[in-house]
Amino acid sequence: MADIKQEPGIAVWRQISQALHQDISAGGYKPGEKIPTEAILSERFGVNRHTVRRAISVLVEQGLVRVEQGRGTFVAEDVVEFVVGERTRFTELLAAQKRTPGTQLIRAMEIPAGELVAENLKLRAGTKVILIERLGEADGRPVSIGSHYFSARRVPGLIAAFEKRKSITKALSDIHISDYIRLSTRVRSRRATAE
Amino acid sequence: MADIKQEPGIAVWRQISQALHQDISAGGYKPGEKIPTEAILSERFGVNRHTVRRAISVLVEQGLVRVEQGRGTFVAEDVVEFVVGERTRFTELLAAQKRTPGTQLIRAMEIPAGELVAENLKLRAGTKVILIERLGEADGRPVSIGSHYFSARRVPGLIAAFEKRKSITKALSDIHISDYIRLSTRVRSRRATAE
DNA sequence: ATTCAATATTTGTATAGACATCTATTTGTC
DNA sequence: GACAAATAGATGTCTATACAAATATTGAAT
Repeated sequence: MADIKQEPGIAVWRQISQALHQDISAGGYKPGEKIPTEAILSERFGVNRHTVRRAISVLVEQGLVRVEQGRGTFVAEDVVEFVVGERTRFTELLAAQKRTPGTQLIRAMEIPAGELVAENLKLRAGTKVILIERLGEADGRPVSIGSHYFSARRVPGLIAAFEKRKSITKALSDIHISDYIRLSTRVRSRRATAE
Repeated sequence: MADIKQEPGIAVWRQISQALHQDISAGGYKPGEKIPTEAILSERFGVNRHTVRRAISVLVEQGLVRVEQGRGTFVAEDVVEFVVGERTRFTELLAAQKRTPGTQLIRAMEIPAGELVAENLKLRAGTKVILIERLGEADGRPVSIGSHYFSARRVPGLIAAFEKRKSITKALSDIHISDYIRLSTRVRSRRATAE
């Protein structure tokens, strides 16, 4: 484990965050595994517990770890196994049949996850999720209304972006959401380019 | 300004964050304008400065405000442009990496339209609609769960396939992936013309 | 052995203080 | 007035302490 120094221009909590990030990426802590407690880490790095918390909060934002009060902090699972019903053999990707549709945002809000939603998204019930209701139309006539639940943790800032854009452009697309996913996982590189 | 209470289950910093969010959204602070300093806010809310900082950090994450060391905290004025710019960039990145998100069908059923659904689809309540629940994933991780209501009458191919057998196989046009790309380009060009 | 209550562990919140870093303003000197 | 230094104002970091809240563990009673 790399030593943490006070001197350089990089804040200590950033260094710790990077160190933990590296440990996780290097496989030191495996997906689903519990990483040391805040107390242990703070002692190991020779810093205050809050400094460790600050560092961990970054990893949470990046979706690298998941914190559960009273239990500990765990490395996020990269591989997710669905539990789909037994008779869902019809599950298959659907062929695209192009129309001339558009989508209209009805509303977007952040709410705690219900039981069904949480189960399907592999989240704990009560976790913040983003609900987006859209109206799909083809040839100017509404044909579908859809409710999408997104894990708030995995698409941070999504709802704010939607609210801001609602007044300007009513059309929006889900491809942007996947962009947000990439954005959250590529925070490091984005920071590099920004600087 | 709403009073901040300690008692309820909502943390104080959340309440402050919401209060500030509301103030900004309501136009109390205009885009680009400087909001009160941490010292003033902490005194005004009767809390410690760190609690205010915690609240503000949320707004920063949401992209609602921008903090500049030594100067102050300002309401974001370039939210739309920034978000769109970031996203278009990542759209290209996404296309380059061919990391198209996939969707999986959870279940599909035909039900009478509820009131809200009927209103949005401009149908009479009770009209048969088709409910499709899908799970969207990116990089193998589930990120969204969506419920789509299709007007049975307006998507004849769908209802035909659905009634032919109980399970949905194909014939459902998953308009999303392909059309979303088109939408994203529309947004992009729109932005270009706007400027 | 099971169950339930008490205890310990672990993360969450809030406070307080000290100093650093960056920016803006004022002051002093020329 | 122009310029530089000193000062003040504002955010950033780190430490320290004390509880609160959620979870896990222990241990005794049945």
